[in-house]
Amino acid sequence: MVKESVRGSILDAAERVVRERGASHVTLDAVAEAAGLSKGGVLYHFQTKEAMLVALVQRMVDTFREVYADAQARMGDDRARSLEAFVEAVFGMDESLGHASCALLPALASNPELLEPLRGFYRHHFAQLGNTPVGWDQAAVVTLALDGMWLLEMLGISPLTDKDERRIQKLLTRMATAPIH
Amino acid sequence: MVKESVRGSILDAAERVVRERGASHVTLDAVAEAAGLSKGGVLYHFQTKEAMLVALVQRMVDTFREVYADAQARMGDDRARSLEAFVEAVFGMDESLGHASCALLPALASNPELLEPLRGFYRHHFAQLGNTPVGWDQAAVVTLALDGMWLLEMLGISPLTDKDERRIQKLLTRMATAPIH
DNA sequence: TTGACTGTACCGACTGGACGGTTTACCTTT
DNA sequence: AAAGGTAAACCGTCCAGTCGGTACAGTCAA
Repeated sequence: MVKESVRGSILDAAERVVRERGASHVTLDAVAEAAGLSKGGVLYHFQTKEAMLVALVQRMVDTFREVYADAQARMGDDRARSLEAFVEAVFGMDESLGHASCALLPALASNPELLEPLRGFYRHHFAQLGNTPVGWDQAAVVTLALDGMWLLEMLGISPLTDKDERRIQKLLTRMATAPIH
Repeated sequence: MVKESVRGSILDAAERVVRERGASHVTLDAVAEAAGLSKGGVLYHFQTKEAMLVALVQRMVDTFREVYADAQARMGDDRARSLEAFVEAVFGMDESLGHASCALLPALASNPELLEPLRGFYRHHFAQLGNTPVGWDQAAVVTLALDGMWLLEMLGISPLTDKDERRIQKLLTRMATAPIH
């Protein structure tokens, strides 16, 4: 049936384990059980545990890239509005990002090098911040605020309510659109 | 002689291990070796490994609280300038915070509940954001941007140079002082 | 002052369990 | 029957925590 989504469903299971039991419980056995497989089954699809974690991080980055690209398309692919699109993308992912991003935790715990795809993304993103109509500094602050929100949520230490987030989104969108002066 | 700084030096050693070898290498043996003790010696001062990690997180939070309090004092303990003090405190810790904050990583890896002291800090901080002269939204954005910067650095995925950070500090200080409009 | 006793600090061998990875055997489909 | 996929037993390693022991400083009664 859904044939080659076995890998995907294993990754889903891994995310579930992180969320429900913490990064340190992401063992092959636990993931296998959550995926309705045996450890052997999981290792058939990913040669090593590390390969699984790599795929998890990569999928997260890819997913966000897609959402971001969609948002940019909705803005008419106007380069000047790409920061605006970035804001919309982050808030758009919200839950799914919050869920997906826990992918980082086991990777971080076992080997920080696995975050390389993410590092690449940020390098690229920050390098383009000068092309916005709001100046590099302001664009950087907008980006960092989004990251802060996202990371606090990921670490489970965010005290923000949904209403708080909506207020913040409004201000960030404004800051992504025009210089504040 | 140096009395009760043995515990402190063990925590220092733990931080060194995180920075130099990664969160997953923070084992009792590794910490003991870095501290010039045996595992038994470490466990004499901290009954369990978890207790050690708790102390590590607690010390980080306490240290930041102090730096923050100092900055506030320099602003004449003016409540209206506490956000400004917050900005200064974060940039002031910079390296030492960057170092200290890696305390979070092993805690996060082994048991997210250990981040409770940090959660408490944020709850309190965000609850006071209304008292600034710049409005809750703007104060929240400033705080989140600082968090973003700090967390990206902690995770080792920050692409920011020192010069970048100084530019950002300037803007954040401005945003912490007066409404942007 | 000396010997018995106590508390503090630390060491290092050991244990028991968890976990990553291997191997092998067992199904299904085709 | 061959290939794709899954299960389960097993192995070796790593690691937190235990435990018996050592060294040494202080206390105090005889």
